Amino acid sequence: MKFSKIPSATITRLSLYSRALEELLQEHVNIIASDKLAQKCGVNPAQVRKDLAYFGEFGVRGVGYFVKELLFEIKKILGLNRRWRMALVGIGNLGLALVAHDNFVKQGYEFVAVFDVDPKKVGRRLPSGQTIYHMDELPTVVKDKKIDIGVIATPASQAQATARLLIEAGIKAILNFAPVQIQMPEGYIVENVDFTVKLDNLAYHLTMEAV
Amino acid sequence: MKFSKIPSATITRLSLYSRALEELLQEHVNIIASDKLAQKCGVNPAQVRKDLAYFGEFGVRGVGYFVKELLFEIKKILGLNRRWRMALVGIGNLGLALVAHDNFVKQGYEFVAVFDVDPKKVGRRLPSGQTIYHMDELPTVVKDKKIDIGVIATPASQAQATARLLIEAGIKAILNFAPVQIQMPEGYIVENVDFTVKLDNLAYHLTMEAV
DNA sequence: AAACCCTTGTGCAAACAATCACATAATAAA
DNA sequence: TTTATTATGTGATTGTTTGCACAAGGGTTT
Repeated sequence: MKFSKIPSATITRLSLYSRALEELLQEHVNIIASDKLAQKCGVNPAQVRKDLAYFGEFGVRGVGYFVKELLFEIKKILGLNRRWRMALVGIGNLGLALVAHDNFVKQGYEFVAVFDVDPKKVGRRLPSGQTIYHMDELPTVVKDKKIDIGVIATPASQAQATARLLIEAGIKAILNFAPVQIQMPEGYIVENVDFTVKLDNLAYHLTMEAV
Repeated sequence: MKFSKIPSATITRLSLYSRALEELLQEHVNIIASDKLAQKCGVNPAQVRKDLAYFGEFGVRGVGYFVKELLFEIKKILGLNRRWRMALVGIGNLGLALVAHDNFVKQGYEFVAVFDVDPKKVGRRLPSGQTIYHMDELPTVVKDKKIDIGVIATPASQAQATARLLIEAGIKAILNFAPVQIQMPEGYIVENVDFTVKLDNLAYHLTMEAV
């Protein structure tokens, strides 16, 4: 792409803007100012404008941004103008909750394959439609089904091995729910969803507060 | 506590260090150098030392850090040397997965009350032992059970109202799983666990990569 | 007790990120 | 057509975070 040095925090905020705009669209709001959008997302108005300025001039001076148009542009930037095919590894409580989560589909993400090692689970059909494959089938299934993103919901102890499998099968991006830091080779990305780290943050602040 | 400005990223990393040290302790490793610890957590060695230096001198020059001792100190800093009482609001797929998640308990976090609005769910007993209360009971139950942390797993549309309820009941810290930005009054904290934002990050990077 | 490791703790510089403040441009009113 | 009004886009500024490089100091060996 053109100028590659976009702050990663900007990307995260674009995602928030996109969500806020989606909401505004529902409410039939046509035009929004950086002010209002910023407030909705809990950031500074100048930040909104600067974030957007990295990618172009989407607003009209003296007016604001056209909700529909801006949403379209942001989605294009983030790559949300297409569907993303995901594989889930690990059908525990969390895994089940994830495949059942309808928010993903709404956003263009769908689980097209799910894997586990438990023989009691393999072969079963989930309410959401997917049949559970054994991990051994991962390499071929991932290739056949053209998976874009791997989602790890295994126990921590198996997360790194799972990541390696996914990568060897050609997957470039991983969403990791296991509470470990996964080592990735150059050029591959992992994003961690880490409940306990967030809780620890809360615990820390509560502890400070009290002193 | 000393009011020196601790970067919030430092707190997040302390949480990672704590987890890594816990693992090392299991493996009966007694001493660890900032080098190794950094590698395990995917950060710079100087960063580890600097993070720790905010809170004291825990290492021995020429040697490293005593795993057990450092873990103890970090846990004390984060406030993990006690139990934290949590309330969960919203018993959907995700909520169920969260109460069943044994990692929380291991870390000292426990769900001592769960709430929902669905009359079909209220009164039922969960496998993990909690009885589901109706939301109307939230104010009194939260006070009676001395809840420290509120966890929101409701649909996005109800998240803000839920947060307000929790705050009015005296809760200072919220972990939010709903995909909205929750507005909090001064002095209260919210941490967001946001799957789709993370996925959007992956989608963005995959999209860039391809160009 | 001196010389030699080794790894911590930290001053400083560089990179990165957020915010301010205003010139700029579009629209509407006079 | 001119003026007033409004909100964007952005250069300048301030603030924060990271990483380097090395002095400081504990441990070990001779």
